[in-house]
Amino acid sequence: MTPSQGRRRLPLAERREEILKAATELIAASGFKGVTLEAFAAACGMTKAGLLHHFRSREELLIAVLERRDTLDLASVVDALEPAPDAATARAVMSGFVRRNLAQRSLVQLYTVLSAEALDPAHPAHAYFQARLREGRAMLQRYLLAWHPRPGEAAVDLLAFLDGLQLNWLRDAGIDFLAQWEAFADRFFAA
Amino acid sequence: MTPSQGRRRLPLAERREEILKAATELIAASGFKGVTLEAFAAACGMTKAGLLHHFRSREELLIAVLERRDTLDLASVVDALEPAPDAATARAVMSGFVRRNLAQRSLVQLYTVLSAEALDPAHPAHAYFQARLREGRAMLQRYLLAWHPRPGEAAVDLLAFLDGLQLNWLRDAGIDFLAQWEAFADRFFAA
DNA sequence: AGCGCTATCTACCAAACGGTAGATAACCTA
DNA sequence: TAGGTTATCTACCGTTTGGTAGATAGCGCT
Repeated sequence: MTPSQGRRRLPLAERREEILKAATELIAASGFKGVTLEAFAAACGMTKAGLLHHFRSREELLIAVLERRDTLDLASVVDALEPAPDAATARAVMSGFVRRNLAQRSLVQLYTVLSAEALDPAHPAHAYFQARLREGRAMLQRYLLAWHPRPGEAAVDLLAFLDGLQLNWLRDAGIDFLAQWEAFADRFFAA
Repeated sequence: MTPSQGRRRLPLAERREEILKAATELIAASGFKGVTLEAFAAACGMTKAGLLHHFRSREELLIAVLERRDTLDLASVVDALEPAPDAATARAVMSGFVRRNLAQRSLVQLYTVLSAEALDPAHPAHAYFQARLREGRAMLQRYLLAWHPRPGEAAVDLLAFLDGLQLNWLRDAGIDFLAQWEAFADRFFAA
């Protein structure tokens, strides 16, 4: 166990945040199954045992990572949604969403990798993702209800395209995410 | 190691096929990282050592699974591509592709789960997927070149939508994959 | 300065992992 | 029916894994 010398002691909240940030990066790169407790710990310059003082198990760490991303990400959207939105504002909100994702590649990859991994019903985050994505679609559908002729199908369309574009962008960084999105949105929000 | 009694002996090719089929199902359900050698073996009623007689390592098994899917899947498309196709035949080929995927959920899930897992450069199938998907896009682009104003962007669009739709369909089987595809294709092939 | 709290470490464990070596038994052929 | 081939098994090894127990050291408070 490496950090024999130079013990770094941090206040609880600070260390927790550091761990979660590092864990997010690692999971994004290699999936949850692909990262060991020791790897999580080493990324913060500490040992397994040290990490387990903050999170009682590896699985509890995963859940904390997901909850953190939720609070970070969802909060910034919800407030813009309060007045029943028309097509133009709906598009603006979605574009903002896309732009923010573009700047946070590792978070996008975290969600992509993890949500694919969690297709397995035995995965610790399976239920989380099932609920999360269902809510997401319902919320989007409410957006579209006011003006789109087929809000149900349209919601699936839009989310499918975004998910797929994200996936392909992660595979090939040469793809111009923003341009592809805007072109799609031109068609989508013209209906 | 369970199967102490009732040893089942099969000819080489037959057993190989049985193993690959079972491994495909397992990887589709839990990803490659999520399945152990013993689990692969147990699914065919044999032991680790028995399986390793056919595939020298766990990683070699993964590669064999991917190659098998390629030969099974690609062969049926390539022959329809020979005469430079117009929009209508291109759409027909893609629709056939979608229909076949619909009937083979586990293969779709195999590719989805595995290609997300393989975003990690350290994954044994990383190079495979990178090459495979690049080729796929190039091939599609050749299809579109004859009639579409922006074949490059259109190819990304189409593949992103299909990937994303697959992903969402795997998450929620209630989605009508075929209907969503046809609606998208109506718009796409009208351009 | 000294005391207490607790964040962190060292050392360890049992289970699970991928893989190897050598024994055993099922099938084919003569 | 005997013998050889080889698909499969039993038994084992070294490593890695998630997690625990108890020692140690950094910080805040008086």
